[in-house]
Amino acid sequence: MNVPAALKRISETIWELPVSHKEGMLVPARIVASEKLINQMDAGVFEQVSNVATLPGIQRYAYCMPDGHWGYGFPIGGVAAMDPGSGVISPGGIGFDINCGMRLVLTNLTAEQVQPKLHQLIDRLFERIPTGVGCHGFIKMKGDDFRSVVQHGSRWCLKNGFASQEDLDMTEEGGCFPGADASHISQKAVERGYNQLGTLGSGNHYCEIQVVQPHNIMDRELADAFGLTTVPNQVVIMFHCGSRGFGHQVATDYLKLFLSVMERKYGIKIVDRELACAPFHSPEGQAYFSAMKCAVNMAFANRQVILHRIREVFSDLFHASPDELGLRMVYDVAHNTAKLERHLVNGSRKELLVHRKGSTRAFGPGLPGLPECYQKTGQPVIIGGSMETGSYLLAGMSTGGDAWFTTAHGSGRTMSRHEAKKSFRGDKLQRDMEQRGIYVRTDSFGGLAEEAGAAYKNIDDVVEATELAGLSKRVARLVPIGNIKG
DNA sequence: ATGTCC
Repeated sequence: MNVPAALKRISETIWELPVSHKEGMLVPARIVASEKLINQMDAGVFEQVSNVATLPGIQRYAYCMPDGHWGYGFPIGGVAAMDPGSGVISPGGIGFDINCGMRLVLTNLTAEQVQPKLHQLIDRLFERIPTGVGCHGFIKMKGDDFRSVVQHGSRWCLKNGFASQEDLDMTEEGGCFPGADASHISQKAVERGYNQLGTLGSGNHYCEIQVVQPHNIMDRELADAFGLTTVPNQVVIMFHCGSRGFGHQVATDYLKLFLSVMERKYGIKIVDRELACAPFHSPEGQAYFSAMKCAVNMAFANRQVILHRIREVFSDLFHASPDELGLRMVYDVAHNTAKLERHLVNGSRKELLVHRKGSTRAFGPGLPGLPECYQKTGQPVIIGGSMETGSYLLAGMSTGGDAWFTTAHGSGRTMSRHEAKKSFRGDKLQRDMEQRGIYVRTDSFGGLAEEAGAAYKNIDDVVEATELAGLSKRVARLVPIGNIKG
């Protein structure tokens, strides 16, 4: 297999590359995976997670989650916490799609009630939620309005009739990272972003109608607490999208800036230029941190406006108000961010800059920052599988501290987009899926082929590995019946 | 992921 000889098995699901594995490693690199998943792991993951372990200020371990695969600089699935005093911030540790994330919404409808209207429902969602590369939203705004959006995130939505206070409460950080200053974003970023609010985008972004089947509930108590057991075969809505062209431009702008100052001004040498970074406390590092927060807030607002449209569609089709239909949020999680959080390091509580790139915060019970209703359960963690094979709702565990209370974010690709496109045909996939009870609408058949279930790891294996590693507990498996994708 | 190359 591709597994390096230096890889040591620490436990059933923890593997480690020691600091002796590569020159310059400051901490060991750890990979969360079962034996099956470690053997399937993209060889680039071992290389990249070891590279991350060389970054200034990194604490304890460089991590990669079981859904990991090769990415820009850091692996997708990467986790790295830096000492904010001596460490760096790296856009490659956050990703181009800043605050790409997942939102899960309840209904009180049963699959039996939705099934007769499923085609209509998916068609209307496809009509009302713009999808595809370069798609534009329906909210007309000027650059200054957009600057307010990126500074206030979901709070802008609350003020403008697209959100309820409960929606904000059920969003990580209340739907707004404080300290987002629009003076740190370029005009070009504003121009790319201002007409993209309320849009799904392309790639692996989608909105899915799913069913909670009784035999797929793994933890009844947590499923009750998360609202998944209101009716049998309850229908829920899961969607996945981020900060669109805006976040991409923010990442591009600052990667370029960091490459120009990193070595010349700060004397930082890195093993891969894709790990471009700046000292966290430098003017450049702080400017990027603030601009990144703008993109985080844009993505929260984007998902909030999409939720508003989803409520309109359901309300029209089922002739009842969103409240009557029980269209309430379970939670909204970010999986491409860097955040200042307090964690235990060698017995004392310390503030750290936690990079999560294709990995999800998974706070265990009682951790500060969770809404009151999830204090006892731990944080709901939304894991999007492939559109064919299903998704999961998990809960953060109290044993997740070693990985800074972080878990996986999805299935993880086993096949590159290019490879998948060569192996599958989108139109045939659409027909096959419909025969299996999943009605899918798409902007692009090529894009659909890239998202074929066979191009991804087995989601059951991924979530089982996170549970065995003590990071996140399975609550329920969610089965798709309809999907719109970009 | 992305006005899939300024």
